[in-house]
Amino acid sequence: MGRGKIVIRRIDNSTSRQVTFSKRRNGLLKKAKELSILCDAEIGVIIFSSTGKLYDYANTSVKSIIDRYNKQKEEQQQLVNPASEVKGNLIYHENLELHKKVKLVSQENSELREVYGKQNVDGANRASQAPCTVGNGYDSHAPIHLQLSQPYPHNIEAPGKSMKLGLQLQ
Amino acid sequence: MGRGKIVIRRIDNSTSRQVTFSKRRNGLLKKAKELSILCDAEIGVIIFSSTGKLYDYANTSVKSIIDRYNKQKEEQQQLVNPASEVKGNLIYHENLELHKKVKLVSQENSELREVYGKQNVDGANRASQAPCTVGNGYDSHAPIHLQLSQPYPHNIEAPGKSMKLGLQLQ
DNA sequence: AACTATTTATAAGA
DNA sequence: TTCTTATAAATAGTT
Repeated sequence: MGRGKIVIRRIDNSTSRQVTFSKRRNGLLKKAKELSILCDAEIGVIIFSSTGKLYDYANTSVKSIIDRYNKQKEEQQQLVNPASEVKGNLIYHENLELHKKVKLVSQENSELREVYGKQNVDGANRASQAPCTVGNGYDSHAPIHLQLSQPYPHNIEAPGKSMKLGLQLQ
Repeated sequence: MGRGKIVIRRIDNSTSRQVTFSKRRNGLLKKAKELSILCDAEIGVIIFSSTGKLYDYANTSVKSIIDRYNKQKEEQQQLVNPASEVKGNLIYHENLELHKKVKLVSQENSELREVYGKQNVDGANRASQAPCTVGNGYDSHAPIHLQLSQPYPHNIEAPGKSMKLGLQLQ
């Protein structure tokens, strides 16, 4: 839509790519807004420019639509993988509730290694550097391990998955 | 862009709202695709129709763009809240690493209450219904508590925040 | 689902 | 960058 027709391929010229990005980004966000109003839809748009800058739009909030998206996907996943052997069982239902919270989780140890260099953060090599304590017994060189108050029923679901659990600082 | 000009407000007629939704949704997704190709951008679009149906587009993947969005937001958050009193301290840096993982977490107990009704999931009222065990000692009526192998240095950061920690099923 | 009269978006130029 | 405008593209109302 312009003085000439264009083909949809990456614009080589950096300047005109930037100009086109600015124009079309505005156009896309306007269209998203119109659609959400006209048709009473919840819409989110996330854009990262080629330089890494973030632009977004959501008629509600990006957080809200991401949460709704994840919820929807989890429900779809349940339909695809219904674990039919134990379907209808209370334990199965509870497992679904628990597995709604399953997410990839972070790696304290590897991040600690980045902060402290190559030292062994499993605690074996802590003498090589004075441990940092902050008066309540916390040792910044030792990883924090978690202990469950009871075993998790892993024999029902596939092992190797991680789960996200609440943990309040006190 | 059509036989007549329209004003951008919710379309009352359900049928024509649905028709417009279908047309404009296709238009929006096409525009998103074109923009991502022309300008080498990473783009994600999430749409929920008024009936709750999900439509999405991403040139990479929706998961990937959500992860990138969250990462970007976390970095912005750190810039806004630099905890300047202890800046430069090793422990401060470690806290940043840990707090990158801080997220709102889920409430096992309230969800368990939904599954099992109003019974006390703290374990006090477990006799009112036979607990479900699955052969390894897991009691589905009792919440799972977590115990840290060492105290968390909460005196540095604000209490009341929750943190997400890795937990592998074994 | 198609069809088109119009409106809207935008490519190129200033 | 912002504005202009010729033209391409999207789409509102119709069939």
